[in-house]
Amino acid sequence: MTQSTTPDKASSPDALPRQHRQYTIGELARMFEVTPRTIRFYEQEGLLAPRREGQKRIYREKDRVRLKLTLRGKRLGFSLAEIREVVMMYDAMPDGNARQLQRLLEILADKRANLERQLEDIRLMRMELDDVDDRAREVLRSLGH
Amino acid sequence: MTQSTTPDKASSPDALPRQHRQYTIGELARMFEVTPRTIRFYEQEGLLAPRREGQKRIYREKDRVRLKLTLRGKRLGFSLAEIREVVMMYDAMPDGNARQLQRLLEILADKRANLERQLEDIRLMRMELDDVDDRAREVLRSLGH
DNA sequence: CAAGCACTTTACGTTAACGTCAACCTCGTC
DNA sequence: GACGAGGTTGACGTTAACGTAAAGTGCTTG
Repeated sequence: MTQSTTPDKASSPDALPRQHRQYTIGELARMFEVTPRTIRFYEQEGLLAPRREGQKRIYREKDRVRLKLTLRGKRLGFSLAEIREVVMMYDAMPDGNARQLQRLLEILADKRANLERQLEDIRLMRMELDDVDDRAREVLRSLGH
Repeated sequence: MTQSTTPDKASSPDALPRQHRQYTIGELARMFEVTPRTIRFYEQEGLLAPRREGQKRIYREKDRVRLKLTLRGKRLGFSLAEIREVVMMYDAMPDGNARQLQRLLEILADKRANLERQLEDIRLMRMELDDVDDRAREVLRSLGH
């Protein structure tokens, strides 16, 4: 989590219909402000599976969405393994057996519990930030001006 | 983030007045379900500064609160360095000069922006979990109950 | 007093998530 | 045909956040 207050460089990841576009690794990298290395790494970890055109990787809508979800998961502190767990099961769903699906439901419940906890954490953290903020301003004011 | 749906073992970190208690490293560790090693590591990283009684570390209320805040920060994906940044500046506040305080305010704003972003991420993530959940149940049903 | 338990320091090991080369293709173009 | 801008595969390096094992200290308890 080294993201500073960066507003939004590069051609923002979500824009218009976007239809059936294809992307090179560099394009995707700029869109999401990550390095190509990162994207290749995610592929190696089983989170992406772009098609090839000769040697080059060709990314399509599906891949872009996956990358987006992956990065969102990361911002929420999920590990790549956890993210893959959901993403892969999601793909395996259509022909999944009952046990697999039950397992998926469990995982989902777990993630959701996690999110709820984070919401509470955010609430508390906010209050503390407010508190510190108040004190800091107070001291500043008492410092003349 | 390997926390499962663990309800709350050990003597929960927050209970009553708690007044002026002191804690050993082991007690604190059980309270928050971390290892003593973790607590020592946080100290080494400048996040805690317990007093000593001979060789042993003695933790007081202040330390317990700090540990609590630290772990909360971690659950939100902050690095120990980021957490220290705020915690230490908070302590240096009373006699802080204007520049330091301004810097602190900036950092706070940054963290807050981060939290807001996470709120949005959680919202989106929730929707997606709901979606996957729905589909899974659908498939399950179509599998002959 | 030996045993056990909780604590201590020191130091090396481990895992995740990339960064950083090096060495190589493959275009379009000057 | 040299060249620069992208792309590719290794393979090794790095950082954060601990884990783990070794070896020692100090109390209290049978």
